[in-house]
Amino acid sequence: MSPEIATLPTGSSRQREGLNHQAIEDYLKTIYMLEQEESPVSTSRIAAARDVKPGSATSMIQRLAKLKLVNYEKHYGATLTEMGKKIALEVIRHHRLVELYLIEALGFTWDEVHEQADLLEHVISEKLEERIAAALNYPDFDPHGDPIPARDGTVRQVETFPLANAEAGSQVRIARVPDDANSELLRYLGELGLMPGTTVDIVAVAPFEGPITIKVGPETTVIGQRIAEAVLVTTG
Amino acid sequence: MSPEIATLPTGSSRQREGLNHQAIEDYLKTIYMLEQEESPVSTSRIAAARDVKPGSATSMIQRLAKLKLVNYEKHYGATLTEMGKKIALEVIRHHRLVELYLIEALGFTWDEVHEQADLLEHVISEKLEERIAAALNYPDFDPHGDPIPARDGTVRQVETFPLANAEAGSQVRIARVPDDANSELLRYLGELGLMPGTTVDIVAVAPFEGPITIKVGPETTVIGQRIAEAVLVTTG
DNA sequence: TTAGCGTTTTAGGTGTATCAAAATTATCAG
DNA sequence: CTGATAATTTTGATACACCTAAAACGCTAA
Repeated sequence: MSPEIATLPTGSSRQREGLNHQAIEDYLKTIYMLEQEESPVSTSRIAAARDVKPGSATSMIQRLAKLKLVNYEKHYGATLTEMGKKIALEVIRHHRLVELYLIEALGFTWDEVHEQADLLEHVISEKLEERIAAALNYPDFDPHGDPIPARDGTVRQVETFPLANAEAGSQVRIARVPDDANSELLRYLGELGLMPGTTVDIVAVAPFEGPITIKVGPETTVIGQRIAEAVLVTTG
Repeated sequence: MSPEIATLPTGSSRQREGLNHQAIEDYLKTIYMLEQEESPVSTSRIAAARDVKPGSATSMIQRLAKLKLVNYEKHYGATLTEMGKKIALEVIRHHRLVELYLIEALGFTWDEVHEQADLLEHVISEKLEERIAAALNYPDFDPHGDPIPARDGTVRQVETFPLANAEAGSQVRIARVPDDANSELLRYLGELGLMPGTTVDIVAVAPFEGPITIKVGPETTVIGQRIAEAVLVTTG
């Protein structure tokens, strides 16, 4: 009954008629994310990311394979097909546009938007997506610094590295912070002023993965390793 | 696994954790609407409204009864319990706020919003609801003239009657138009200027349920019975 | 070459739907 | 008022999507 999902040219009518493709979209999104780190993606990585048991992941992967949304080889792993990637990127686009919209238009803070966006991303029509994008003046990045995939599936990739790897004496610009982090962390980063676009001076880097001393504007702060790993920066 | 739905004081965490209570919410909303016309609500009316087979409606009603969301007597009908009504009104509140928001904030037209709102209504958190309501300055009515239930469950009822019943020579004000109508009808009404708040002079009423001649501003139009039945008005 | 571990399969549970048959209630003609 | 017939409602069997638990399988590395 659902094979049409794989044959839709635009993906535009996927959610019509109460069809519930949430699970499929969530898996595709997960696989896309995991492929960025390592491809192909194993059953257990998917299961861990989605917080389900491996058996559930296996059967969903098989379903996705039947729908031609992933390429799948037993005991090896899965990769998205073009169609699967297209849907994943559409969902991610929705997610990031919504996050930005909630902040810009509705006064949310950046630690509040992730969960709500996870729900909304599946029920945004093409038209609503367009209106939101227009209201935001067609943004390229979401509030966490994550690129918003374009309609045509292109994603602006920015060369980044963890703040933890920055060299003492250098200057870096915050590029991305984790968007699915617990709100605590994001609020903390916000207090420190560590949001995408901010320029930071690396004052000192303690050896053996010790804390890093940075200067943000006039303020000097020391941050721990875990945070320094999570925050991605670019040179300059 | 779901009985908590019946014990939540506010209903606020219903949609957390990917719990999908869409179907339940849709049935409750449907039953609420149908109860406005006639209570109790029969299986077949629910089935027809939700476009499912009577058997499906029966089993869902039984489930809702077990959850204490409806009172149910076999072969007789169903009515919402307090808890069921509360959830129904919350969903309706979401729906109508979203419809208005899509029009006011995102440039939708009133014939485009119903379907999108049907999807969004289930995934609006309390916080988002509040922000949307605030952005709209806590409105009382949606663009179709339907009252937006207050947080506490109160609904402003307006005394209305079908335009079809208006007397020739009288003056009426449009109160409500169908929000789930096909878009055609709404666009047509929009062209005629027949939107909530508009004052209309009843010029002539043809007998035997014939067409009605009305004056909207400077324009005189003749509308058919079907439309005149669907548009609700108030005196003056 | 086999032990261990990740993966797949199998069996079973819940939510939501269908269909067909059985049960119940409503209606109407005599 | 009664019984035949019609309409509605409920039940029971099935199906599919998603999940878990546990058993079976197969890859790989010591």
